[in-house]
Amino acid sequence: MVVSMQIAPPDFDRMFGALADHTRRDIVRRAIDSEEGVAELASHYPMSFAAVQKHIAILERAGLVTKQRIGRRKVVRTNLEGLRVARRLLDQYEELWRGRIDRMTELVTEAKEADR
Amino acid sequence: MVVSMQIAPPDFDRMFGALADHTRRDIVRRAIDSEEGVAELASHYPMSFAAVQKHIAILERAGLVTKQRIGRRKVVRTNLEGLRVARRLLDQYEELWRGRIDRMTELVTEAKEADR
DNA sequence: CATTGATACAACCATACGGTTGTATAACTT
DNA sequence: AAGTTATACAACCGTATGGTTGTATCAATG
Repeated sequence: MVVSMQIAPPDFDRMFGALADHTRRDIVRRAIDSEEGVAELASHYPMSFAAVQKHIAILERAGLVTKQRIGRRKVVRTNLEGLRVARRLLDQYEELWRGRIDRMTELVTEAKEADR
Repeated sequence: MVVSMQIAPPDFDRMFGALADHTRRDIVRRAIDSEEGVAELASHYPMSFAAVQKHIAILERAGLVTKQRIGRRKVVRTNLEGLRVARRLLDQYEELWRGRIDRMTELVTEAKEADR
């Protein structure tokens, strides 16, 4: 029996890699407000069932969707938390940028003050 | 001479693909508050100059960094707007999620017999 | 203008990726 | 228990990717 459950650290290579494909992004978008199984999802795309299944597996490994068995289907749902993890990294970069501006401003201010 | 300048529509495949590599993400992070040339950037990574140069070219094509010639160097700078474009897509997904919740609430509130 | 320094680019190699078809497993239906 | 439906997985194929080395361009300097 499982005693401790480790939360995997975010794998950004997998996350962004999973998002770097139009079909997979569309699956993420659809799975936000649908409760479709793998075959139903597959019906939307001009490729084989197996291909879509692989895309879903990639999204699942990236933590962007989850699958839940319901009867003989497996319903695919977008994992909001996964999306947030990816977004937060981009937020952090923008935050770093803001910090850079602040530091530049600070330098200018210090220079001005030192100049009096 | 160029008369009209088209802004390229965001290529999310390229954007997320570019972000799906640890070295490239690190270059983006560094280039936020450094003014390093290609060779200087390359010195931080355990790979050849040419390899880093290719990474930077990929980031540039994805719109995530820009290069500016300064003397004999080319200074690499992170393109904030590129980061924002990527982030906005993730924001949109989260927005869709919010809409889903709203719609669910609406259904419950209006006590409709909808089945989908 | 020849040399040095910084960047670019081409050719090549191994592995990963996106697609295919075919076969196997799991769960309902009769 | 047999048949049907939904999903999973393996093997294969062509192309893209991430790395290498080598050569070419371009700008500053003696």
